Amino acid sequence: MATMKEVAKLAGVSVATVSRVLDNKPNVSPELRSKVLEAVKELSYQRNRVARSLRAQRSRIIGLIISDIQNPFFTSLVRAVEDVAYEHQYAVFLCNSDENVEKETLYVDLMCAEKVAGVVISPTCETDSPSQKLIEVNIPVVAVDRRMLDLAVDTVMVDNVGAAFELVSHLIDDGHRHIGAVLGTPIATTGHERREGYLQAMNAHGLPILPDLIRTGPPKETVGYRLTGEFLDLSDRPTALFTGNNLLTVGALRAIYERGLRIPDDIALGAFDELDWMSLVEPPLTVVAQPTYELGWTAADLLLKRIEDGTRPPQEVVLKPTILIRQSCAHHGETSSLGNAVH
Amino acid sequence: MATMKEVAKLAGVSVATVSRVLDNKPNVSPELRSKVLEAVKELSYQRNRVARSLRAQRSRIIGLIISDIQNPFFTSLVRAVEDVAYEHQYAVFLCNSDENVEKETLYVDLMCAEKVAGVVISPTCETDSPSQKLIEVNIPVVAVDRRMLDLAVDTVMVDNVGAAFELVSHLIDDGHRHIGAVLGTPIATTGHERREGYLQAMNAHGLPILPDLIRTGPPKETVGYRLTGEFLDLSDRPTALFTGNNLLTVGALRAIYERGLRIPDDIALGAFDELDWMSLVEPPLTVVAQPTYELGWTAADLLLKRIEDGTRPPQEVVLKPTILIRQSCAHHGETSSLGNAVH
DNA sequence: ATGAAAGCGCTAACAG
DNA sequence: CTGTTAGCGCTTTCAT
Repeated sequence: MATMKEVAKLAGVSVATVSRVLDNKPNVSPELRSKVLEAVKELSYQRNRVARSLRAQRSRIIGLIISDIQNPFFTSLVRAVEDVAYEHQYAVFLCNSDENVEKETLYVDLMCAEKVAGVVISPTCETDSPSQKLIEVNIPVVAVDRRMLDLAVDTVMVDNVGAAFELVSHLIDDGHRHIGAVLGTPIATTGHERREGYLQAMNAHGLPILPDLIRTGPPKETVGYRLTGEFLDLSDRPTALFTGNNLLTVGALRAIYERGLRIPDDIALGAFDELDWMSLVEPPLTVVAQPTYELGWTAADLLLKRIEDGTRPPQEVVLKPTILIRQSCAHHGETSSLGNAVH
Repeated sequence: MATMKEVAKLAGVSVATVSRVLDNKPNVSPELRSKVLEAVKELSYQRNRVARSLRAQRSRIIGLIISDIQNPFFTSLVRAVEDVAYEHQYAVFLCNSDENVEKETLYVDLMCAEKVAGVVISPTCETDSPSQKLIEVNIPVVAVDRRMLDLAVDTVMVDNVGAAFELVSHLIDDGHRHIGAVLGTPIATTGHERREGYLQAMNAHGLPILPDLIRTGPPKETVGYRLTGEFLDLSDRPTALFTGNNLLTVGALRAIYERGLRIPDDIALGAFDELDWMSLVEPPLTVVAQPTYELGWTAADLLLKRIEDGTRPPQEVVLKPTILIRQSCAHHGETSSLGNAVH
């Protein structure tokens, strides 16, 4: 591939002039400009982004650290970040941390070593985050989906407390008093905020909080399966379940189906996170649908703004999820209609 | 962040020695080695990957160009590529081409400008691929899911013809003679190979090929919806449908549900590509499940091998998909049992 | 075994 | 308006 030097030679100018033309700087005579452009075309010259990055001490790359691209929650979030990045000629590094602090640390180090322009991260933990280092070396960070309590960074979240409150309230309005909660560990923001929403809803309706009805664990399918199983095998089984994220929900469904129980007759279900198929299963599930694309888009947008102006004060953006009431949470005691509910 | 020069100074050696130690080169005395290591630790020094890349004319980055990360088919393929990359200390650029040659070209240019070590690509077109340029500038390429006919590159695919043949044969064995095919455009490998499988199956069973029963278009949900609609509105409607990929299938389902038709009684369905929920809907769908993770893993593995040894002859790996027979393709004329089919 | 120095391709400060 | 030049941080000859 041609270098700038070769372009300069062919155009009969200095490399400085070539650089100026490519940057669209004003102080270049029209003649030289067109000569340079011609040479660029002739050699199909492309600037070496690695050299530019070294020189600038910063590469035109955005790091994106999420727990797992295989989790559908992240898939459109990632798409959004890429769309924004593409729009601004940034490339994006995709990194799966697997909710693992060591892996997250390694990726943070990689981001530093690659001198990325900024990183969007869904942090594994709320405190002592590896992202600390990014701040230290002056790489802008925006947290998405989860907070980092001890770091002052831009943050994009949904109103977890409010959405959980509404969902659980809906269950209560449907006549349920005995509602089990299958939640992610409170180490992550989403875990404890959704728990908080559950607690507030129970309190607001004068229902007792039974510690036995709140079970938490790492947000994985296997955990949802296990915790739900515990609930279902209780002599005094809850009449409804609130599951705290999509993975936990899938595990919960497995546990319920496996016991041959019917939703919502044997046990009602209200879940956090919407997946494509949740409206296609029988019965369709009542869920909190998060605006995942907007989450990613907003985060990337905020990051780019901060890259351009590091002095703006950190901002917290809270997006509103949508509650989709479907058949999985029909009135307690009633029987839901069967039939093909696919749309 | 500390530089190598600072480490050298602190350790009282030259930068060359530091570099040697970091590379674990043999010709360094134990004393100097430990001094260097100490200095590295003291300064928590990390090598600047950008500088290394410039020097090496090659960055430790793998480019991954797919059509859309939001398409579940790619999600675990991407995960696999990342897993392999991570294992070997490579970072990965994720690029969505949207089946758009211009966008693909832009991304190819980006890969060149960033001097990536290699790229895994699911090419938009079989010929005149933008990837040509990668070959020219000597960046190793491996094609995944689709072929590039005019480029000699490593390729990882599934046996599309065979799988389509088996699936359509199954439909025929179930008593269907009048089988409509909703396929991706034959520009992409998967499109025409699956078409080929359909043709072979019809031929092998002595059934006539009716041009009217084969409809193709870009592999998008809207297209699946439209083409299926055309089939359903035919006076002589097919008794079964073969859909050529997951997006087309979703569109087909929409068209079928919208008309209030029942699967498989009114129309049977056999689909290419498996999605999580396809076993959860009513009725569960008969599908060809592709080994997506293995596809990505194999591609990344092949790429790494080629990066290390550019002389090995290009290789084609063909993986075998699995056919999952479920209720959406019951015998023609029979009525499937209803009931909750979720597992 | 170790160090000095050239140079990867680019930008920007400086001189003219 | 244009060119010369000094690095950015690293690896790698080439001397010693």
